[in-house]
Amino acid sequence: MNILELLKIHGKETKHRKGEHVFKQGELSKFLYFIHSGLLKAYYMSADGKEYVKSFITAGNSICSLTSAFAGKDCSFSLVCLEDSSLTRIPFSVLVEYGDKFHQVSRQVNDMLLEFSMKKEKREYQFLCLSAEQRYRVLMEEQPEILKQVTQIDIAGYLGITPVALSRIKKRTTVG
Amino acid sequence: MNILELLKIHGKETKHRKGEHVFKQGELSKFLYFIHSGLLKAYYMSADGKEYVKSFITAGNSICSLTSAFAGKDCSFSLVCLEDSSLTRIPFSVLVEYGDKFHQVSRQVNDMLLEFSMKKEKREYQFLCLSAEQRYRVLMEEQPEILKQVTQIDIAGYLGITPVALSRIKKRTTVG
DNA sequence: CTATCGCATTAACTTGGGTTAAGAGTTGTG
DNA sequence: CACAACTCTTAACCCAAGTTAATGCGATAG
Repeated sequence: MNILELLKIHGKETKHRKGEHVFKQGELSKFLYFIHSGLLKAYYMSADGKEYVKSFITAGNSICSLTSAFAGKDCSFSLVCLEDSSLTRIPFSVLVEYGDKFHQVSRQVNDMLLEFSMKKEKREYQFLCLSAEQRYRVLMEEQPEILKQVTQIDIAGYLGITPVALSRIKKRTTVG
Repeated sequence: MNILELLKIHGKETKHRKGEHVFKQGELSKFLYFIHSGLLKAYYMSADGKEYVKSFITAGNSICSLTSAFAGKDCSFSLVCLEDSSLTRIPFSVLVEYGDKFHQVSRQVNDMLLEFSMKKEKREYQFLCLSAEQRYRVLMEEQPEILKQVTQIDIAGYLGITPVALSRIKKRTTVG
């Protein structure tokens, strides 16, 4: 038994149009989502209505709200489709349950968590050690496709700055 | 078999004086460290000699360099003792090996990774959505002991600002 | 075709943080 | 004790980014 087989048995495929939410901040969502196609945005919304982009999720990747799926609390962020998208979701509890019975499932969950942890650590590093301009350069090098698919509003939200500041950075970096 | 027992068999206890490094950026360190007593600092050093504090590690917690222990690369950060400290280290490979044989070990590793992931996600949130001043307030509320034990230089390094900026924030928040 | 809406750019002004440097405690050590 | 090393604060100045607002440019709807 492995995760691929679990997905066939317990997974449910869903399709979403551009603009649709998969889940919203404040709700519960005890699923792990695998993205087959499309593009999604995970984002926080502050009390005063400002949006902060946690991550973009592309085909081949997965996402879940750990605080909801694992810790049982409300989702701290929302997940919305920036393009028409196709996903398969599986209850987190199924992974836990089968993880107890089958080594390989447990091992695969472990690997996913390790990958996830390293990704988060990398982003932490970028916020801690790099300037907004440096973060933009890294994004340009590592995920140039994202820059083409997404508005500057969302890119700015991902970098932790305003669209105005991003426009200035672009001007600086292309001219300079 | 569980991690506590594994620590008794394969763990090695070490004591370190204030100022000593447990491992340094650029080295390999394929261990997971459990802190019994003391206080440690994980930090990045940039090419131009600037220090950025990744985290403070207190008694009862654990730390490892995922990129070194799991991915086999060099450590991207250093680990140094801010106080005399006592740790137990265990090779990451032992956890992997026994994780394959014993469910409970695998489950415990899973739980540790989940805790770690949620911690990182929280820090990501703070950098993305909060100002330096707000991050300082959160630190004051959630880990007031740290503020007493650590220099402002390190606090500032943890918040992603300079000691001068931290001093200004303190003035603003105590007067205002 | 035109009106509207959302996106990107630019300007003007404000603000928070970086940089440098000086001065006032503290701590530690010979 | 005296000196050195370090920490913290404060001031002065600079720059990056936030804010607000105006403009131009598609795309889409009517």
